[in-house]
This record gives sequence, C-alpha cells and structure tokens, in this order.
Amino acid sequence: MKFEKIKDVIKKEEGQKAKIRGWIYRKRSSGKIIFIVIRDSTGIIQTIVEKEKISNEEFKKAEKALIESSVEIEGTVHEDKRAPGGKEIHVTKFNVVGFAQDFPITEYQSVEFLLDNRHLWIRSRKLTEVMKLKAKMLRIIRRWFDENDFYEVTPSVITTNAAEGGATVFSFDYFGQEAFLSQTAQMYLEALIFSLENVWCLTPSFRAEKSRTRRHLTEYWHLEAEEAWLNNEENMKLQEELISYVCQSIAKECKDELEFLGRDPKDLKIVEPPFKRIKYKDAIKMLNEKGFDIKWGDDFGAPHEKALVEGEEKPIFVTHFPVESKAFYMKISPDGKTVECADMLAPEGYGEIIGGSEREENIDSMIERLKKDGANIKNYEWYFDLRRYGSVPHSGFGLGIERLLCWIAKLEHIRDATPFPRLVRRAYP
RNA sequence: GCCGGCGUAGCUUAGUCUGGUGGAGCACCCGGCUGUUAACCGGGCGGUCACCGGUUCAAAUCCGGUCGCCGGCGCCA
Repeated sequence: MKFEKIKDVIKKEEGQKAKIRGWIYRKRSSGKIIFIVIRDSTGIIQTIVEKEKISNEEFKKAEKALIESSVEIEGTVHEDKRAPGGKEIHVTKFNVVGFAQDFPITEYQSVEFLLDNRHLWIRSRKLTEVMKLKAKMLRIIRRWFDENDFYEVTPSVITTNAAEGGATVFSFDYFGQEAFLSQTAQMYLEALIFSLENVWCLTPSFRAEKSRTRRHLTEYWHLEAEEAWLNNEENMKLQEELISYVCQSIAKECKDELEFLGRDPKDLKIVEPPFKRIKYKDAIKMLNEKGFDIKWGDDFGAPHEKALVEGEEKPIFVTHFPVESKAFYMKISPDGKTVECADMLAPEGYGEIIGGSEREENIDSMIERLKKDGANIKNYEWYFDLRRYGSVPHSGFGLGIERLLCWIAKLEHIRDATPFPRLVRRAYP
C-alpha cells in the first residue's frame, strides 16, 4: 500500500484503510489512548493510538514522540463528530522516522521569537497557506504572460549601473570594481524589447532603504514587464487586465487558502477592468477636501494612499505625477509639468502595488534630469544607445509580488508574504 | 535619521512606581486517567532579572551608558 496525502484520506469512507506520513502537529494523551494530530503538506488529521490495539513497543514510541516528530502511520478511517474535521484514523501501525527534540515554538510566542525561529515557524499552517497561495499566484501570472504572448527573460541582478533617483542600493566589491544589487531590471528589459517586443521577468530586487514599515522588504520579488509600441494608457490597460486575471483566477482556484487566511473570494471576484484613473493634481485636490495638508509636488504617504482608495473595492490608478517627483526615464507629458506614469494603489489601504510609465525618448531631457539627481551620466551611455538606434514609444511597469500577495491574502505585514524576510534589522535566518 | 515601547526560566509573563532571599502558566521529565479538542489532576527540573558602570548596608527594582528587538514616522520609479 502506498502512502497517501491527508487531503485524500479525509475523503475516504468509514472503515477504509489508510497509510500516511507526516509530522506530529498536536498530541493529547489520556492513559491508554493517545490522540495524535498529523500534519502533511495537504492538511491535518487526528489519529488515535489505543494501547490494546497496537504492540507495546509501538505504543511506547507513540507516547515518547514529541511534537514535530516525523512519523509513518497505518490504520482505518472512521467518521467521528469528536474529531477535528469529522474523520480520524484508528492506528494499527505506528513508526517514528525521526524523533523531535523539544520543539521551541509552543503556545505563546512573540513576534521577535518567531522571527528568530523563522526556519521552524514556516511550518505553521498560516505560513504554509500563504506560501501555497504565492506559488499558485506565480503560476497564474506566468500563465497570463504566456497567453498574452510575452517572452520571459532573465536579466542580471548584478549591475554596475548606480541607482536612479534618490533610492539607495546595496553595493559590493566585484573583483575590484564597485557593483550593486539591482533595484530594477527595467533598463535591461527596455534593451530587450528591440528584439522581442513584449518581455517580462521575475527577479529579486534590493532596496537599502531604512524603511521600517509593514510594506517594505529590503529584498523582494519584482515582476516587471516592458512592451514596445505602447503608450501610458495602453500600459494601464495591460496592468488592469493582469491584476484582474490574477484576482479572478485566485478566487476560483485558491478557495481553501483564501478561506484559511480570511479573505472572501468575493472581494477578488469584483476586480475587473476598468480601474478608476485619477490624475495626481485631482488626487491632491481630493486630499485637501478630506482635510490633508498636502500641496502640488508632495509625495503621498501611507495615510494619503489610504484616503485615496477609501470606499474603493478595486485598485485605482493615480497618474501624471510632477516631473520632479519621478524618475528620469519617465516620458514628460505635453504639459511639460507631469510625466506619463501611473501608480496602482490596492484597496483597503494596502498601498502601491504597481508603478509604471511610458518611457522618455529624448536623451537631453533624461540627461538634464539625471544631472539634477547627481548621477554619473557615463553609466547611462548604453541606455541612451537604445534611443539612438531605432527608438520606439514603449512603456512598462514593475509590480511587488509580496505587496500584491499581502493584499490578496489579507496579511498584516509584508514579512509574512515571503518565507525568509529581509528587513532593515534582520537577515537571519 | 526621528518618536514611542520592550528586554526576568526554552517560551509567555507577574514583580519595577514605593530597593529587603524572584512567583506563575506553557513546554519538558515522573506518576494518574480509555474520547482528547492548544485535555485534565499531582509532583519535579529549570534564573548571569540583556550587558557595563554607579548610588546604597542591600538593586530585577533607583541613576548613567551600551546593545538587541518590536511598532510607527521620514525615506522609498
């Protein structure tokens, strides 16, 4: 008889045999009967070890095995109202593969302790469900790009291009030369559209910002796409289609995970194009009306973003930010004051999940803006070449995978959207 | 960088204001219990009170400093 997954055993009928393997999740003993809840990647089930129905040796093993011991169990399936989940296994064979020492994570835990023991805490049911959801989400995203004829590309994470704008980068010694961990693959994607036209990639991105908020990681998974012959409005359409597809698919395909995490699939089902578009200047007006002290040129903080999506059930776009507040490569609008960009804000105050723009084609304009930021123009020569040899209008966007997951999974903190979060004060374990 | 909070047993904590031999729950070990639901009952093991210095007859407690963590702000295409 082969080992079965717990989710399949749960579906079995009264009296059928079952053979499972996994880890001890909970254990309660009552003298001659031991209740052992077993966990595997698919779920949990209660097993009953009775002294009279099993060898002495096996019963002793069952008594001694502590939580998180790995075990192999055979028995028969029984329906019982008293069992969590309604079904349980009456054990006929009990084998311990690996006895666990005292498991450090018990009833009460602090955030700090759990982060110190992250390598063990990731076994928890919550993080397990989050990671399942993330895996499925990535599968869905890949499916969408496939179906929309985008090429997946693999740009480098090591770069000698210093950061654009005021963002901070992690630098390191690359055989005697200063190099950086990439903050974005965008410029490389732009180079690739001149042959492939539609490209996307998924890479880690790094930000050395000392941001201590529930929305920031120093290392995160960055989904980026770039398309030739695309303007800002078409770019937004692409984004709202992608996000809508992801929400619809997850609502359909991830019911169990969503239910466990407390996200109603209905919240995702209503996400479909078009998303509301609001210009930066109107957003400022709106915020002023809501009593915020904010003026043209100011960037939005978390409270502003929250106020802008108040009452919204779908994400919204905020477009046409002032030139000064955005990066050098964003195309300047005809008004000369704003750029052809769009930030997508998630509902419920989860904040920015996508930043995108049409790209500037005028080299002089880019140089002027780069100089204002104190950047070394020489580093960008290769990038300017892209404008020199058959430039075309093009646009693209970048999406923070963990931020998207944070919203969809209704998480309190972005650190739970990744198994080993890298935060300002933490890179262990 | 700034503001706030915290640091006592493996974990969660009481005790700190008002100085006088550090208590408890969980985990673990031993014993009891044949239907438990983060079982229960009895017993046991377990402490550099974050670290350094000071005040005092006496410091977990008061004072000064250091370190670590958490929450938030700022920063953040």
